[in-house]
Amino acid sequence: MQRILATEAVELEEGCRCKLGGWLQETKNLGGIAFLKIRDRTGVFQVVLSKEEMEEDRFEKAVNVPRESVLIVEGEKKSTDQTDLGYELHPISIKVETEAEKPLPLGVVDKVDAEMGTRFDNRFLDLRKKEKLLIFEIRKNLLDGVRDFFDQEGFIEVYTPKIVAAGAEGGATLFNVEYYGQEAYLAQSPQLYKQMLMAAGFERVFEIAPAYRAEDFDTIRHTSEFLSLDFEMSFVESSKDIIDMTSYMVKHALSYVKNNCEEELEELGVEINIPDFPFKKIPYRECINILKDLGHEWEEDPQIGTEEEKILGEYVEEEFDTEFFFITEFPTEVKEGTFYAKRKEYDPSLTTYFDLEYKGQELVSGGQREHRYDVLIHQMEEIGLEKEAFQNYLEAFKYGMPPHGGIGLGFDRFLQQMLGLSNIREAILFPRDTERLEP
RNA sequence: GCCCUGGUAGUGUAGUGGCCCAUCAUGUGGCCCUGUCGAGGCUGCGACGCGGGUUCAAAUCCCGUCCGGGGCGCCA
Repeated sequence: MQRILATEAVELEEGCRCKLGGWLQETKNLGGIAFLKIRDRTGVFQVVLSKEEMEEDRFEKAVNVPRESVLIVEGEKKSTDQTDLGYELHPISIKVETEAEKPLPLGVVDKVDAEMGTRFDNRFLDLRKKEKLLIFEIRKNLLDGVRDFFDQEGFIEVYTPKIVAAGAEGGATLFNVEYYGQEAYLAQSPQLYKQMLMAAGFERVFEIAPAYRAEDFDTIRHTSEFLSLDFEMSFVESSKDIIDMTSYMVKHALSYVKNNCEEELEELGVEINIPDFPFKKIPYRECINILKDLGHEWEEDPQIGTEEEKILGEYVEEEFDTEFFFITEFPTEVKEGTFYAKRKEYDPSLTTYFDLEYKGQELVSGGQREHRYDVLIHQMEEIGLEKEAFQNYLEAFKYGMPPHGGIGLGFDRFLQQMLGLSNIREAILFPRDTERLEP
């Protein structure tokens, strides 16, 4: 007989014989009668053990199986209004597939919470909790929503190397890799490759792949390995084209999740607000002025840091009733390391670069790239970058490069903000940070 | 890298120099209980991160170290 899921058994007729399997969540032993609560991916079903219906030694054996053991139960389905799923199983056979050791390093349905360290040390057990599964079901849908959007817009999905010879952005630290005796790094961004694909004439590409940053981050919004969502598009007239595309993408992805995950969102108690198009845009220098008007003070030069982001996020939410806004026209000096950023024609002290803020936190960074070879070289020289390290990349600008631009979005952070998760690690199965390399 | 905070049974905690061979809950073992779903009742088990130091006396104070959590820088 084929094993079916807890929710599938709901559809079966009364008295029907069926086979279900799962993890023994808990046993309620009342003496003459006992109940096994068994959990699978879809829900928790109940098996009734009664001394009236079975021999004492079988009863004792079943009742003494440790929590979280895997059981396969064959039995008759009987309707009852005393369980959530509306039925229970009267067993004909109970097979203990694997017995769980005692004690559990982490209780799956314990009445006491565990700390994050304990939970992530025993992540496979932690993930047995229903709400954890929900997060990753929603994550899957968010990915689907993004891909659905890019499909409609004629983007092709690409995958660029994660073992690379040079870094993309100044500042971010690289992980070293020994590559057949050569010095190599884990990619911190697909940036340079996306641009080369613009030179290749692909015109619209997107990539969803891990990125690695060896920074000494220890915050609730950083991990050393994260999923980066990037797109790049050619023949843009200005950064507005990229801002619009980003806005549509975010809006589409959120709507997709909202429409496809109603139950999951409700179980998690999350409501997704779909932003109106166009998103609010505030130039960087205006942000500074707004902060000043709000009475914010800086010890040194005015800049937008974590605290400022939060204040601006609250301000925009109150004034314009939206969780999203772009900070546009990043000053050239702020984007100093981003040598490939295109500057405003009318004011070279400003770039075409922008950030998208979601609930007071940076989600996206992007802009129009400088596509003219000589200007790009000039901008590299300004910050003292060695051209030699980027020779391969620079070649792509010599033989016909269209005007182009794109963005990078922190996918895990997107999910974190969307669901209001307290820590980005909750949005990742096995997060990597400055201390954690296992599991 | 800097700052703050913490490390006590499997898990989560109480305990600020002697009332502590350490509290409570959860878990776990045993017994009782025929409709539980935070079941209930009785009873047992189980811990001071590591290394130094101060003191008559250290879970408690000091130093070092390792490991968590949070903030900042930075960033997605």
